[in-house]
Amino acid sequence: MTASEPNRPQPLTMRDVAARLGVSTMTVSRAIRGDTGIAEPTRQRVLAEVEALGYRRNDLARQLRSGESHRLVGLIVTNLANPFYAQLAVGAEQAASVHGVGVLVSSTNGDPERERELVLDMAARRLAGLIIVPASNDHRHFDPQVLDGTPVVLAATPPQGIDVDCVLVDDFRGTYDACRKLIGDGHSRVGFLGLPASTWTGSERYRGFAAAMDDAGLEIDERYVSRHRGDIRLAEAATRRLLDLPDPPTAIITANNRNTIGALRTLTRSDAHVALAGFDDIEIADLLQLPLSVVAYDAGAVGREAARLLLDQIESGAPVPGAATYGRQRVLIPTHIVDYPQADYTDPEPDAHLEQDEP
Amino acid sequence: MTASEPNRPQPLTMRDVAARLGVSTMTVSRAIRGDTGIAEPTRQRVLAEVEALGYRRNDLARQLRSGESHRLVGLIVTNLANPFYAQLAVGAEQAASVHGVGVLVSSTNGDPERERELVLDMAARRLAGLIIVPASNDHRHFDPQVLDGTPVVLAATPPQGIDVDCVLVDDFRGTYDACRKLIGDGHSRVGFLGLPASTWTGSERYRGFAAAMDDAGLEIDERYVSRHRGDIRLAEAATRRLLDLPDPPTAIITANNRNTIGALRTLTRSDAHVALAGFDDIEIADLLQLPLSVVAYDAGAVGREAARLLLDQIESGAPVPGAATYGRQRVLIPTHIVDYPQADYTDPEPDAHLEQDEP
DNA sequence: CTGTTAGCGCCTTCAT
DNA sequence: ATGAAGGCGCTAACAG
Repeated sequence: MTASEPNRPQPLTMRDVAARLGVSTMTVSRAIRGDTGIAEPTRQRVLAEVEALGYRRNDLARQLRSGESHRLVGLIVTNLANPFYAQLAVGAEQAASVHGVGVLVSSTNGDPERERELVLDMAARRLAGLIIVPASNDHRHFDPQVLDGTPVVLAATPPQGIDVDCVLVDDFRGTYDACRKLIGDGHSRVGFLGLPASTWTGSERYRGFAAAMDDAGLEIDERYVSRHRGDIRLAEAATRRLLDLPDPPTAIITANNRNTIGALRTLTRSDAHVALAGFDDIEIADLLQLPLSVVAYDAGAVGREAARLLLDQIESGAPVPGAATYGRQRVLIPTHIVDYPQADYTDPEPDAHLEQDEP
Repeated sequence: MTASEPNRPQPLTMRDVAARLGVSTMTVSRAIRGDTGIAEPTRQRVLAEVEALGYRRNDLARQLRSGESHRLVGLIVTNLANPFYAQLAVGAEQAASVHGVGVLVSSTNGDPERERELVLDMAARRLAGLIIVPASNDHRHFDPQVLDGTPVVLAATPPQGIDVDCVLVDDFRGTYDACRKLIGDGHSRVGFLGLPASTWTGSERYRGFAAAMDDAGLEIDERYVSRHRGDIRLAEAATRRLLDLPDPPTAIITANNRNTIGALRTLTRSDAHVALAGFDDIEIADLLQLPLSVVAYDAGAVGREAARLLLDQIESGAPVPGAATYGRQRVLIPTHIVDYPQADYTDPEPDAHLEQDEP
């Protein structure tokens, strides 16, 4: 017995409550669970005492005994600070909270090794399931069979080599429509700031771009195409290189919001007149100096649908692939083009802004 | 009796592992925990078998027996889709993950009732601690004494009526400096789009504004001051009303990023020449049509520091107020003004960004 | 070094 | 309608 231990307030147990009422712990348990087979007056007495004492049932013990898993799912994304993932997380959290399920969020910073650790750790914690936006195209470590049967749903990328549900954005259609729009506006020299071809979004979004060019009978100039991980700095530099070509493109399509911002940085600083269309909406796109078209979609819905698929599995007893295979689900979130024409501002003399410091 | 049911992959237990090696569960337990007092060859044998079987320890049972809390902390914010909270969450998550602690994130949408439910639920789940950005100024339901001793750290708002640590942003200094800057630029008719006076940030940010005006010998025109919850639409309308005054302000200060965006929407659509300074940085402020000054600070640091304070308490045995009162900690995150002079990018001059941490 | 005993807090089962 | 016994999976505390 260490005497100098600061009094860590002993969580009350059912025994404490039961003792104070002179009943058994079972009576308390039944009252709290709302179980049948307990007299109403008794239940009231118990609940009153629980309230008075501020007692709360220990979920750990309950779940251990009743064999339930945690009412907790994991969400693994590359970077929660990216608005897309933040919205996805909000959607997942809302859908889960309706079922009393919490969401444990972790960012991998795109590191597959960290992703692997996180997945294993979450499985060891006996989470009820995982929603994963994969950082790489190696999905073997997501296989529920190696995760004690922990159900898994992928988002933004379809499973490769494993058999799980997923929620996808209509990547192909998004860039296809964006490119069609630019072509419709008269552009034929269209650049593309893409993502690594090894990723699903990288290849699909490129495919949409290429298909639209092809359907319009236009050639893709390979000098206009660059691929790199979504990173503002890299996109700035890539855009710079496009502008420095002897015959630069007259329009650019970007494959995600990081690339869009990078392109905007370079374009805003140059006086080139290049049309821009980008995947992912941007909250204040209507306030930019340059007109912008975006491939918009409901990012929250990606999270909501993923949570829904996961909870369906969890509540139906998480049938593991190989046992009862229903065929996996695949939900597609549609995209649509939004134009921010930069038309609201009707100031005839842009220089006027510079005078604002002197009233 | 090796009942390997093909239907439901029942999670393996230590007994299964122990049985296959002909040892006791204690030996397995010691091997897994890295406990001393076990022969190295034995440990290797055990670990090899664990690996071969894909066994994972049940954390629920371990925590129940060892009395440890979850390696899990809760983070309660009003809206994770707000970039400020997203960055805060990333900071908290990074700091926690270093200690092997996960973060359970929940949004309240500013609803105090939901906040209350969430807090009680998280305490019942026996989380190791809570980081809370309060939705209201009623903090009674955060008192660790009514949460079974669950440690609590507040962020962005100091505790009221309870005795817990907190991490604050230098709200007063931020708006003070912003206002000084506008005054230094020659403005004397300064408007203020504030937050409800009942909130800490609402009153402090107003106080900074008022102090700067006062120090400069300027009067505050009450017609120029509005207060409402941070909401883009409300801020748009409030800005409209300011512009419609017979003698509108020549500069406006906004109290958070929602208000800043609302003001920008209205200002961008008007041809009024009103200077704008706003609390919270905005990622693409350099790409806007209008010049903007912001009160910037390291939002990630708010989360990191909050996690640090919380983990300190958790690992030191969470002394609860009333027992051993050390005096609570209060960490202040500094602010600094960043000017986005509206893209005249012929002369990039990045000295304002010196304090920003960027990979 | 390894095994035995006991019990964390709760809930399932069966008795009364 | 209530209570007594037992165990979920794991690990302190003590054997040997």
